[in-house]
Amino acid sequence: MQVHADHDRLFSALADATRRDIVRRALDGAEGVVELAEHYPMSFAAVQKHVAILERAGLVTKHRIGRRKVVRTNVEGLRAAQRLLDQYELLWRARVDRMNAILAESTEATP
Amino acid sequence: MQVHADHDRLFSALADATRRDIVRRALDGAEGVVELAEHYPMSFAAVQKHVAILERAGLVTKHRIGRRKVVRTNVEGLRAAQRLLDQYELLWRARVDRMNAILAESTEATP
DNA sequence: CGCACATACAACCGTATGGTTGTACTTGAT
DNA sequence: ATCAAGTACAACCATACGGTTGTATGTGCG
Repeated sequence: MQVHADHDRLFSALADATRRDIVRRALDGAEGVVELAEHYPMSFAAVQKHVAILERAGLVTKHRIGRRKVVRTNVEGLRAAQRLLDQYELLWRARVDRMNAILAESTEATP
Repeated sequence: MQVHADHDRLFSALADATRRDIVRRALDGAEGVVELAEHYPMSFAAVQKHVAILERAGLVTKHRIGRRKVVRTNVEGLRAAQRLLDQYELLWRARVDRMNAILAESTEATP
């Protein structure tokens, strides 16, 4: 149940172009919230909220540097999303394999 | 701009536990909307809406079989999400490589 | 044909979301 | 000690979202 909520937060955090761009920019881990905000046509507070959402989703972390707080992407968060998608792919492949096995059986039974 | 909207739809479709479960179930591509709906504690119409959202996101397709419409997961849709996440990973690795190169340079300059 | 089943869609409701402005708390520089 | 930069947070507003019920549409069967 809790796992689902984590995944909800993860994907809904990624479901916004501004937030995805913040994730991309924060891969360098060099900008504070003010600097980030300057890239987007919205208020500083709005960007701050986006960062907070990404933080709660485990996609970025904040680190104090001087009087700024630098935003840095947490690659492990991205990997969590990748793993979930990989699981679907694995289930799908397993099903394809099962079907192939069945098909192989039936064709070898009818020469 | 349009690409962003596609990605928005893709990830926000995945940002709901019920919808993720529908994606999982529809990997088998065997159930119609009514059968799907029976698995969840909500009305048929609600499930129908979820399926519509997944369909618009390109994550499932519907196929008429008899008087039912079978819901089937579109694995290519899942892959689109994977590719996007992979791109972030690639950017991140590129940055790590750049940093390693810089570090190697500076250490070989100070024997 | 006529009925029942599977699906589709519209109207509505409460709550979450993305945005705004305004105020308050730290921290570094002067 | 003071002031400004950087950040945090609360209150508010419009719209989107997840859910409901109710009504239509289309398809198979007797």
